[in-house]
Amino acid sequence: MPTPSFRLYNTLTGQTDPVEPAEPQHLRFYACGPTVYSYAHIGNFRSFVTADLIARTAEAIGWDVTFVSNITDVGHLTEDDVADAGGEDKMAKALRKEGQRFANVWDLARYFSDALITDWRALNLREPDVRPRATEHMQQQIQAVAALQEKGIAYETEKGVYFAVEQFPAYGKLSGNQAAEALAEGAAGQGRTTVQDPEKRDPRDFALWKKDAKHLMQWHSPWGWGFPGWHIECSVMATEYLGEQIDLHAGGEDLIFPHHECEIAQAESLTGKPFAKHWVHTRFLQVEGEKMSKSTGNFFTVRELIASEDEGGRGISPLALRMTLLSGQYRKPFNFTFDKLRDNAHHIQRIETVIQRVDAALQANAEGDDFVGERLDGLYERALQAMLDDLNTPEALAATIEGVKLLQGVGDELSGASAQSARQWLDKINDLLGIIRPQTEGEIADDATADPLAEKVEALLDERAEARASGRYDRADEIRALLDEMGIEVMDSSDGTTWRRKVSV
RNA sequence: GGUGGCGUGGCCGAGCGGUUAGGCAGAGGCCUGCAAAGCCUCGUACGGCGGUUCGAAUCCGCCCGCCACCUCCA
Repeated sequence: MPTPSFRLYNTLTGQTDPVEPAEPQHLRFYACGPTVYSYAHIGNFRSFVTADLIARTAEAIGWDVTFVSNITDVGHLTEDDVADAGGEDKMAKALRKEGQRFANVWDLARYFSDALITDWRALNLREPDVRPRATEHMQQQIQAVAALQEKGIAYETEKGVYFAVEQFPAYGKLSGNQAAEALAEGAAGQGRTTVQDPEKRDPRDFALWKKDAKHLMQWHSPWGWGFPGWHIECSVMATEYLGEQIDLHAGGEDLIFPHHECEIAQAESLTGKPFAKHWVHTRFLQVEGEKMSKSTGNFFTVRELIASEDEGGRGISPLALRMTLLSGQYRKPFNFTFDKLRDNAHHIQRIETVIQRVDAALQANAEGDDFVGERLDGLYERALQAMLDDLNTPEALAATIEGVKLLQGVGDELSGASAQSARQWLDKINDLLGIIRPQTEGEIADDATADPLAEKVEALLDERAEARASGRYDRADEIRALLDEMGIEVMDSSDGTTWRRKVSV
């Protein structure tokens, strides 16, 4: 079969380009991870989902994938994107906020990076092949800064080491931010109060190393005690695990400038070669029509959405959350709403029903032709083509829902052969989109039987069945109302009554 | 001010020059003791004004509106 073309919008070229790995059929890419000073929120995860989908789509067309996604566990400064890196340390700030909960910033970083990984798995995100931590690559960062200094591209001042943007004429090629004046004005126009380093040669110059012997996380360097600039870690870790030239680099749209612009400047100055060929950026999401930001507090962590209600969460199925995130294409503005979450929770519930039917049909293995395979193949192909076209998740989801409805419509009439096809289709769709089965075992499939309420519910249903059989419908409806209050949905059919938990969004 | 993105039916959301996207909500019907679930049927929209074309949601121009980045943040 001809090699399918995987097209993604490339911020660098401003157009949708085919992804062309340096080594054919082997995609090597890097996705910027979060700074672990709090629980990751749904906005973080929108961009991690994009990276996950890139990996899944590449794998779906038979490519090998080497995927690296970092954890930033160095306490960078709240305003360190400004060249001078003023402001307050993010981790130190978090530590103060968390009070006695953590003994120090290291513990805090460890706790939240563990939490990140837990949430990552809950959302069915593919594990990166390497998940490097900034603190574990300090030598390499120091060496990179020293190398830049040797080349005359970086210079030292009282306060730190800076990258001389003047030495890198291509600076601005990713973001379009070319003019030094504009940059300086932009900052000033926003009423910046950051203390500028008077020794800085150019307002565009950014910090590679900050001298600070009082910083909570500090390392020894040729420039004394201090800590690295924010941008250098990604250049260094990407290069370390993927080579000097990588196929693709992804992140949130806010990273275009300055983070990725600076990464390019550093990496390309060091190697003299183009750093990443393809740059992919995920648009920020909004919540109920408003910008999600920490300052206004209208943001949701994955954790609080998926934790059970007993644990103070909202009990939302991780798959429903994932599907909601997929319901908008990564490059378009996305308005996260609870309406959407509810819709998608229903879809997930329907998928679960279909899975149960298919499993039952596989067991029964009834005679008969495969009368769904061909149509399902077509629907998978449609979903795959959609994903290959700049991760068109809404279209892929539409094809998936059509397939689910097809299987649902066939109902209990599935032949063994049809069930086989259905199972294969579900597995393939799951590999591609990750919305069919949870990665962690047994969370959904056994839900009904493992439910702590099961015994009580069954008892009530038995009583209701008796009431119905003897025509005491008042009592039957009373029981149904009771179950409804317990969050249980009752479904009568010709071959018995089934139940499930209601979607609780 | 600079840079980039977006405006589709009640809502969400595909569409890349000419055949019904799909979903949610809603309406009617089937099923049901009644519900729920499920199934069937029903929607002709494309910010505005010009232009190109036999034909435009789809291409071009202008205008209007929304959003993001250029502070923290994916």
